[in-house]
Amino acid sequence: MELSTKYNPSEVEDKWYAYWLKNNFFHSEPDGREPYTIVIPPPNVTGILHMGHVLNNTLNDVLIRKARMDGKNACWVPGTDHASIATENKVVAKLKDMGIEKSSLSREEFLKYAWEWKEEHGNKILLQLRKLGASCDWDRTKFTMDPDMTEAVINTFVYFYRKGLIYRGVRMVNWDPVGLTAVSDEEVIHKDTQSKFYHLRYYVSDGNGNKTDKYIIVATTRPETIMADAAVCINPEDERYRWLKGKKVLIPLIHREIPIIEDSYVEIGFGTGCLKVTPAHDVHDYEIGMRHSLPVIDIIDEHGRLNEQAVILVGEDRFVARKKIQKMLDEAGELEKVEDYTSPVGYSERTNAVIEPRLSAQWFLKMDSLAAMALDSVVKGATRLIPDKYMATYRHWMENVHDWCISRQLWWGQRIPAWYLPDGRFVVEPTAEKALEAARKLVPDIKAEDLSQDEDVLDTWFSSWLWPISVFDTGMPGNPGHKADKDLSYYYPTSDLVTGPDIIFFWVARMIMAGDEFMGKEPFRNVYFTGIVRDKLGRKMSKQLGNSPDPLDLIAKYGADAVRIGMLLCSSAGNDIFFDEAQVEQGRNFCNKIWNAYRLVKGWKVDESLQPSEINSVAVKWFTNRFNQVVENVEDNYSKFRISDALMAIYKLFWDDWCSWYLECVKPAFGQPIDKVTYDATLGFFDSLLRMIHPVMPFISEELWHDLAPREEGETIMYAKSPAAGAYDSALIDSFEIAKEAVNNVRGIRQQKNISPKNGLDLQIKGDYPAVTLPFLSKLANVTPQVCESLPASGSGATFMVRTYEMFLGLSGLVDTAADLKKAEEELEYQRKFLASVQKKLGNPQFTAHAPEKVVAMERKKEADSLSKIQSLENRINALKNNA
RNA sequence: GGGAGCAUAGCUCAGUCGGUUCAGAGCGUCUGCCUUACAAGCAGAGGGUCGGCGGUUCGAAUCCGUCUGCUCCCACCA
Repeated sequence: MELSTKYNPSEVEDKWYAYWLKNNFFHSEPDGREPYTIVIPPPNVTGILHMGHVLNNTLNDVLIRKARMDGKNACWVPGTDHASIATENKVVAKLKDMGIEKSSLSREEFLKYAWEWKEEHGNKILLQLRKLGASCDWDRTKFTMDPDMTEAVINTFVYFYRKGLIYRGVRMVNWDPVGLTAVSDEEVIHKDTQSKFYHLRYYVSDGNGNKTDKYIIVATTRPETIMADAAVCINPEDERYRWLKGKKVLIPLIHREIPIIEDSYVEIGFGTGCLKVTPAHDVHDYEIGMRHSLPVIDIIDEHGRLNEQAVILVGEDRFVARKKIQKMLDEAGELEKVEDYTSPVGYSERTNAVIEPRLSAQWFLKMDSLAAMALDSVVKGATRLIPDKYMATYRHWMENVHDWCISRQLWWGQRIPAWYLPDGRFVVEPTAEKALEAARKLVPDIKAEDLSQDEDVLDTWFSSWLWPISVFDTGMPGNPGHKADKDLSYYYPTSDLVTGPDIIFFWVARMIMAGDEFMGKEPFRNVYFTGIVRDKLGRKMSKQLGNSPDPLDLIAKYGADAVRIGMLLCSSAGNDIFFDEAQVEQGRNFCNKIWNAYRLVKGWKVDESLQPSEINSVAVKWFTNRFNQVVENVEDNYSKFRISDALMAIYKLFWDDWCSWYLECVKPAFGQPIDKVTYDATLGFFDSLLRMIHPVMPFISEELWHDLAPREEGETIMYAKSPAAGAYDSALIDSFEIAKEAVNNVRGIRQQKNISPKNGLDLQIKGDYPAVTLPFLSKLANVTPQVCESLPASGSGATFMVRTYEMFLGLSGLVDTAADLKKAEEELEYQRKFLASVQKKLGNPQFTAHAPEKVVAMERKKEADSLSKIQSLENRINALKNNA
């Protein structure tokens, strides 16, 4: 191996990824082992890799690699989502660039273009994931519009329809009068817009449709919709309008009579307290209308113009009509006043047209029973949400669920399997052939061409909610096509899901519903919610801001392992991620540290005749214990999905314990060999460390693992075992922590007094200091340590304390007595204050009476230690004063 | 407007059951070092009124109330 002082990831990464693929290491088949399954949150097929994907897939890959090394049959199923809205938008935009309008194409022509686009771009993001080291089972790659996946979706629709949970209903949609399509809520941008608040007079009717002299004032921003009014609504508690109850009023200008209704939706304090109810043109009004059985009068056509129903201003654009009607109202004496008003108005993301709420027929799935099951799944703990703070959100969603509108006015997606007869009736069947059969039962002589399939496609989530099932078997139980596939029974339920909390309802909850419904089992045991990746200023990463680095550039610059580390370092569970390239640098530096530690060890010459020195034996003993302790900690963190904590434990173990302490201990003097026993132990440790590192840094660990010892072709660290937690002696480890502190103190004194590390010094330690660490002190601090009954009260040197041990570093001729005296006096003052606080506590009878014995005993020990320290400080100070 | 969450060092975060010399970690900062693995490094140091106020308790970063500031989700008010 080349031993450059810098680790070069680009040379290494492609080599090992190709090796893994060639040996089919990522592929899983059912066998006797325990399965560990993850399904990828399928990225949009049009997507390109962004930092959110990097976060999500790094976590997925860490979990899957860890499980694989734990001996489980790990299977990570990759794939992409057809994302109807996003993809259709992209295809429409591309066609526009080519000079083709979507409206000029037939459905079939458009879909041909869309599939071409998918074939061209659809795999890009999955190829990018490979650069990150993702160990997906690529043989199992799925796409939500694969023919068999589509079949599953269609069958699911038919299944719920037959169960009576899918129905067709009328609903208010966001209508884009320029694009001539409904758009989803996500595609509506609300902007505060300067408009007017029109106060109109609605005269009370005499009962025969004639004006009386009484009127009420209704405030509205949309006077052009008064012709669609179905009622005027007041709050039942509103004293001001008590007299109005049961009366009827006349719509201005057209003088149609409408009832006064009462509904608590109306706020007494807002506007005039009178709300005109226009069910066809406002979402809330529609709901009020439903509650009060009001007629729906639709006066606006698909282009946003008034239609015949409007009676007046027919054919005028809604905004032109607004201006004209203002004048007409004024002339009729029915306009009280006009105020300036700012209110949020929805605009179409695509055409910037003002969205018109419009009623249209949509398909719905009843959610009550499904949501109840899915809530229960989480409440009873069958699926665990991590962190559990998302429990509240989840519960809120499940308890306030609305029926799911599953139809979309798009072409790219699974077309709704409903066929309409000429008479308006319809049949729901999985195929056109079956639809014809079914239709013939209604109309015996009907022909195929008499049937027309519903134009809408299904919401993309209606396919993704099946994902954990359909990737293994596209025929769900209870559905046609179910094969009782061995893959499904082996891999389902999956183990963990890693995803963002923004889709907890859209995706996670619905997958639980589908799992409960079709499998009788939740689709995963744990759901780990990542945060949203933001830049270091806390802004969401977005193309518009240009604040999102291209992950592939980062990988090229720092290496995939470094990018993974950079991502994981700042990703505590459930918190948003503040991404900063500096963290990737830290990851790269860690790679380099590992690389150089390896260079050091591989450069040692071994002398088989050498016996291990005392320091080497001690170091091996200590590191064995320390390693086991950290393994336990890392395992604990993994089990709690505290991945960044697990990484930090590994990082510190390698950098501090291993490099700064262990290797420095056993490192032979320049040109000297090392004994074989210690060398073999060191290589063994390195092997364990690499295996510990592998899930987070797959490439460098594989590279070094192969060089560390002879490996056969086809061997891989991927299938080596995770280091097993072994027994360890906490007291031994702790005594080395004390020794480290002592070493730090000596080094600090050397720096303060400008004494070279090469200058050997005497160190005297008072009390029952653990002798096992003396060689360690000796080598790392370059001192000759000596444990004694009492420290010299005089003599040149520096005293310091490590926990309860007092130490004296001999510094003949190198001491500044005045400075030492000052330091000792400061320390004495601190100790006296500390003692006083402890004694105050102990002097409080309430404390000694109420606090547990253990706590009181601890305080008494603090008191005794402190008294002892004060005594020797006083001795020291006296001695210094006498000398001076 | 409804719901949820957060506030600890310059930054990002741990802090389990209220009690161990508990106020921590990583990064950054400062100081000294190119010491034969690593300057992408080594050694050392400094840094916090645990958002404010009040309460419970022998004891509060931790529990309760309240205020302030921020974030997210839902609805976006005629």
